[in-house]
Amino acid sequence: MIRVTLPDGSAREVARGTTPADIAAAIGPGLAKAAIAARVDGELRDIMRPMEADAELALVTSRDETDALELARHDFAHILAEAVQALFPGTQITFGPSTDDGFYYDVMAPAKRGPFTMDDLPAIEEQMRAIIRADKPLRREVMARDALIATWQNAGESFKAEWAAELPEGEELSVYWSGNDWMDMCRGPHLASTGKLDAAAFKLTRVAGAYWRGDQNNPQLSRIYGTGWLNKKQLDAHLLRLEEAAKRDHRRLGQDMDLFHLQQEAHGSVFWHPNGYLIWRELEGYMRRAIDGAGYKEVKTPQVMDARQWEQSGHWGKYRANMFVIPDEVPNVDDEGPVISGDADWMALKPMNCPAHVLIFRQGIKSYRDLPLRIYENGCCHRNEPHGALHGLMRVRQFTQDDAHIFCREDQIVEEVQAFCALADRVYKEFGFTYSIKLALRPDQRFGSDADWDKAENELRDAVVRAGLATAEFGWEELPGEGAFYAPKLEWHLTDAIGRTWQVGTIQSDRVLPQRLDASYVGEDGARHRPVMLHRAIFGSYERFIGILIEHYAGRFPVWLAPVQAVVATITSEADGYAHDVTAKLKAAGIRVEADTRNEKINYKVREHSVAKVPHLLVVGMREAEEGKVAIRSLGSDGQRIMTLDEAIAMLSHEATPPDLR
RNA sequence: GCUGCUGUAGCUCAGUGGUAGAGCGCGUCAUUGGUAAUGACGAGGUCGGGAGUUCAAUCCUCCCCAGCAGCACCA
Repeated sequence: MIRVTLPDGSAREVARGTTPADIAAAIGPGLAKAAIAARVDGELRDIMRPMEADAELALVTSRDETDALELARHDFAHILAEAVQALFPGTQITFGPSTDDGFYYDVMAPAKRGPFTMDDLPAIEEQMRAIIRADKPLRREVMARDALIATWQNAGESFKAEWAAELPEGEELSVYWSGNDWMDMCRGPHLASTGKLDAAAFKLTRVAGAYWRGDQNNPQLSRIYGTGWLNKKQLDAHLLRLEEAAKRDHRRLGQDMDLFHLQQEAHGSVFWHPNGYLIWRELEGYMRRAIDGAGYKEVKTPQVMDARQWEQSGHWGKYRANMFVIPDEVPNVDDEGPVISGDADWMALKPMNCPAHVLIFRQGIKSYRDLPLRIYENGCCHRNEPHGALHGLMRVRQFTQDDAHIFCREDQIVEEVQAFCALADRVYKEFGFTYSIKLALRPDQRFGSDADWDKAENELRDAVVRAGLATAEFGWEELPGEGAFYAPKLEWHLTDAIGRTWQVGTIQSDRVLPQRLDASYVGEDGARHRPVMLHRAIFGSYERFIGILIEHYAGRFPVWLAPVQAVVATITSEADGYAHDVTAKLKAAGIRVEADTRNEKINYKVREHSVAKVPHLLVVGMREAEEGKVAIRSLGSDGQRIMTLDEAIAMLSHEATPPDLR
């Protein structure tokens, strides 16, 4: 007999080999029906898996949504693989986990067939539904490793065989049978049968290439993605959320609102239109005030530097493939012969600002009294990114960072990092973001000694602990292997208005570059010392941050950032004169305002400026003209407010004031 | 860079082996209207680029470029 303790503290003596399903049935028929899995000593298990020892048991039902979704998605993934193999014999399976909103499975299509495409998805979905309707039992079986490898080899499943062969020798591995005709190697757990899934609660969404084991050098598989839920209602709600997110897409809004465009002649670089650049200018002004107030000095450094400079910094060796290089010579102007000789010295567009800032630091002799020296630049950088990586404003080839480097003594690091935490906190809150902070630790390939890495990681950790931000509430987490090659990184991950996260801000504590570029200062003792260099950014890049803001606000910018803050719209042409007076007065008060005196009905104007997301529409007809008033209709509300022109100016001026100046 | 898909008017898209169409937008005219689309008329495209097949290519084939979805990458 074994002793099973239930969550309410009660205990039962049952025979060894009893399943959680048996216990659920013993408790009551309702629970027996509702239970889909079990937590045995905290571990999620199959409901049909016999219990072998004393344990704490909690039965899992669909009301335990996190567990239930995880189980359902994992099962959907298996059923997807089974369906693909049923429809396309010769397909090899590899593996398929659950994801945040569903599942995927990586498969290798039969050689003669070629990769799967979207056109294959409807048939696969139908086959999956058939498997669910068949209510096939999902049965766990333990196999010896060698027997399993042989099974995979006999079945022509070379990927599975490779995987199994790398698991520890002699280990017993679990497989799951779907009915008696399909099997996959899996740690589990699974639902008791395929019929426990809702056949209407999933949808295959796309198919794409993915490398076997995530390695570019390996064969590329077909990854079939699906979204999976507990019922159709949840699925529909999810699909609706996707639609809503698509409506916020910064690429679509950027076009609709005439903010910027991209075109193939300069792919990966942004053409900012007047409306978009107004947002940029506001952000630039905001950031300048912030860094001026925090004791930074702004600089501007060269766009092109000699390749030798990049060799010395280490970037030439490691990142040359992503740098734009330029021959330092006059192009051939003869009609014959190549434009470039090929034996000129190389220069490169700067991919980052750090070395240039070190060169500024190195001018003259620095004393410990000069530290911390905080050098800021709106630094325009170019990186030749892999073409498949480019994405709207989010990943571009030319971008401008709000980049600064703080040169300081070792004993100033924690204080500087803490001050940066405070600055970043203020900025993100003023834009309405919440955030979490993560610490990215040393990567496998890195410069610098382990002792320096220990120090650097501890300093960053310390600073966040002292700032009181290293708590679960702030999403504190350490990410092994994610740091840069020269320094660990603190990363700020913003959460936007619809719950998505974006990594933007960072601060990195670097002892490598000051050494490679020979930066030093004279200490109190009269000797030369190496400063530590803190690399830091809050927006990350203006391009990407504006892209995030567009999606965060869904294009409805707060007034201070809105390209057009107000439109004065006339009802009849008789009010044109008054409308121009109002517009002039608002302009004089610093409001970005336009007059709309076109020969259109007011309905048309209201609709057009609402669609354009103008925060305030000032409607004027003869009534307003005679009384010296305006009727204000604000974006997002249906009603109008009648007020005097002076009141309107006061209100708009207040709203148009950046948050740091209020 | 890899896999798949896509590229037709300013935008969103339809369409065909015999050199093209809609809606919105744009222009002109009429209309002067009170809070999410007034009506009529009109202009606008060598169908991403190049080569090939064909009597004939926007449509078929090949190459290139860009975009999209993922993967890989992201100092």
